[in-house]
Amino acid sequence: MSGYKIGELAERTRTTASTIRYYEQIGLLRRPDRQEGNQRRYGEDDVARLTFIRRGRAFGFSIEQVRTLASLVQDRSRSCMEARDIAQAHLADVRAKLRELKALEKSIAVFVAACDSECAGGPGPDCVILDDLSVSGPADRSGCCKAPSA
Amino acid sequence: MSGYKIGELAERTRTTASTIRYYEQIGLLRRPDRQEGNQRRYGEDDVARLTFIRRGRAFGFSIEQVRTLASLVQDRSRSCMEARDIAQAHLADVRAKLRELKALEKSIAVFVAACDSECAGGPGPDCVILDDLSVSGPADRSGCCKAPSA
DNA sequence: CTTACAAGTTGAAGCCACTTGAGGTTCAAG
DNA sequence: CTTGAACCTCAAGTGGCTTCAACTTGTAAG
Repeated sequence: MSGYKIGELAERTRTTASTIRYYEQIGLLRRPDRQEGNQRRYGEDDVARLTFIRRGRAFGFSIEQVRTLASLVQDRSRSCMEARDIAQAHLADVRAKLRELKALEKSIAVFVAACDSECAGGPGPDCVILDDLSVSGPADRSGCCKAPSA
Repeated sequence: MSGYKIGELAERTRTTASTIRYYEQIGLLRRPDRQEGNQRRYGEDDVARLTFIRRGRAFGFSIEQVRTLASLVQDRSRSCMEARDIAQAHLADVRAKLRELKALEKSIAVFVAACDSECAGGPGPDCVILDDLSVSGPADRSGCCKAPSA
């Protein structure tokens, strides 16, 4: 009678029933009580734990990192500074990815802009932009979609 | 006698022999000629194609996107604008990820800073920061590592 | 020539974090 | 009572490789 069904828990934590069953399978969530008809029933503590887990995942922590963080929540005596260390290590990763992604965005934007400006006249048969991806040196975009001179 | 061995090709394109065999298996790279002893031998065109592929992957394009881009290189008659479209769609994805990642970085930085400033006195048994991850509302960090008042 | 060892070969399995599918049971509304 | 949504289990699929096991080939030193 009481408690949330798996779909309700999923809705409350913005995830899916499948994911919840998966977390149970890998031991990240406890096995809940079952109703008469064998359906899982969850309580408020499950909502809290799963919210914690999803929050951590949304923060980009791996399942194992989340597992550690969650265990720190249980064992309060040594939690805060350890959590800080995990988070800080993760922050370094995130910042590295951020730098990479910024460089990537710039490169692609340049690529698109080159296509727009230099190939705007129509699809030439000698577009050099794609060639740039095949060679190792810095790009030389002069001559993209060049007139059939050669 | 002539041509690169798989390890040499790997080195030149900054990848691994395993990855090269994998690309061959999924049909992204052609099956190369074999030497007497059954070892693969590659030429300059293979270096160029694999460089293209790795470049595209480093740009965050999926294998299938790279496959399409590579086929556009072959069929020059309609390449440039199609490549532009793929790149532009991808650019939108990258920018979305970039926004997400920026928000993420800020969140974690705030988390770490809160740990530093509010838990600096030592690991209190009632740290509230970890609780923040378990509830759905906005964080209230007053009382982190609070004195054993209650 | 032998010995050793690096680098190559194959096919299959493992990784992460889920998602999807098949095939069945249970629940709640009309 | 019937319908259809939501639940159940177990297995396999996803992407993009990496790793493993067990073997063969190539190469340099002694």
